[in-house]
Amino acid sequence: MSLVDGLLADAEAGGNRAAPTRDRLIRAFTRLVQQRGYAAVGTAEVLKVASAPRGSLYHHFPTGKSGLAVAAVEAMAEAVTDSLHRATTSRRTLPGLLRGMASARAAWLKRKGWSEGPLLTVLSNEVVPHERDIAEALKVGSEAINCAFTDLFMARGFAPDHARRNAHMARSLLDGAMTLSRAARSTDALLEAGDFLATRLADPADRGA
Amino acid sequence: MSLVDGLLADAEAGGNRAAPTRDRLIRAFTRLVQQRGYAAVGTAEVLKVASAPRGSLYHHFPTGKSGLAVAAVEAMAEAVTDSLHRATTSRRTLPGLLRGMASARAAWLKRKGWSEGPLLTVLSNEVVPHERDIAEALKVGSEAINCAFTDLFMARGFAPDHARRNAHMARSLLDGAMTLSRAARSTDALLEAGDFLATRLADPADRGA
DNA sequence: ACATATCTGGACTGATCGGTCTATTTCTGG
DNA sequence: CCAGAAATAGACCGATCAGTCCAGATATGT
Repeated sequence: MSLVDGLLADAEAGGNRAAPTRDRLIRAFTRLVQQRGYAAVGTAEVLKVASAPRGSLYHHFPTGKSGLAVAAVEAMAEAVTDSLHRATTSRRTLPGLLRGMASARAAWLKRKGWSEGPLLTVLSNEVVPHERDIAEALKVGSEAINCAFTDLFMARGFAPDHARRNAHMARSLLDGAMTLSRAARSTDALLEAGDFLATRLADPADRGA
Repeated sequence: MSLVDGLLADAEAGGNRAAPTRDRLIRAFTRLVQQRGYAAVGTAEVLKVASAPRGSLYHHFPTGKSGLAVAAVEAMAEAVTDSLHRATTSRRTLPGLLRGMASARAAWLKRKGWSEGPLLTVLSNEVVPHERDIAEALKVGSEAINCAFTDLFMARGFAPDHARRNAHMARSLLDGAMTLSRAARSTDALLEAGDFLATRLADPADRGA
């Protein structure tokens, strides 16, 4: 189960020599930023982890670090929406899916020793006004994920308005619970959130418009 | 209304010359970190905003930047718990309080042009494993806020277990909604969260153990 | 085989980083 | 009024930052 963040960030960035340089750079950057944040990650370290020379970075991403960030955000947003679409077309029930998302995130955090957060969340909390490109990529990516989440609720019988609202609540709750889980270094917040989502937000008796 | 983050971060760090240097440093640091994140804020800029010389920083905070971060987290946690205690002893209803928190945060974000996030959230998303002091301060501060939030629910008639769970959900939801609001540069997520909290989480008919 | 475009490799640069150090000024108790 | 502590002031340091530049290697089309 890899709902969200796992996909890209989990591939061993350094080891996957077969992947093209551009992808290795995105993977390495994603993982490092998830661990330490945008500003704290130096290009030298990304290069080292990705086993790429400096020239390659500025060849594939002429705008440098910020261009790499934009590409990473786009790749992550696509991975997340793909995963949500797969969930939508699956046979699993909504409560089961939501609980699964929460526990998958909890397992992921624990496995990483609480040292990584979700890329979009991490970047959203340190994006500066003058980094327009990254801010815009975050906005677009975040909206795409919101839509995919809303589709999931609608496919499970929720009326459009209600689906959108509940999807936003689910996103906010999962996201906030991850931050709190990281701070507390405990999966409690996430597991409670999963429980809440499954029993209170996805309640089949409450789908009305 | 200054529930959370506002208190310290709102005082004009540069202008408040009467405040002692140590406080000016904490205020300037808090505001800058909320805007750009820990790693992106240089000591030189903090010094400039606080109108303090370099020597003063290392006099008041011998461990430097990280010591300043610890002090800022502690100050913020105290401001937040104080505010929650005041809410607890007020006469306002729980739904009213929760909706007020959400809309106060929304107004704050909007006023800042979506350029600042909550200190603890920002730091939680970029704290590194080897910055133990900051991670520990975040853990302690976050737990204190959780307790204050739980007290609020208990004082409004919720059974302890239920109060704790709902308090955690409220925290997660508010926190996540702030991050999403920042990414989307829209108060929608927060206002919807306020609505949800008031009508679904604080429902007086649902206080049971 | 050759010419052209794509990509890799890495030395180099000016700016800025957090932190150290010492001199001076300001506060405070006797 | 003075001695010692507390706080301020800023020059200075090695390390590291993102980004530039170009030479060389590799792939591609003909």
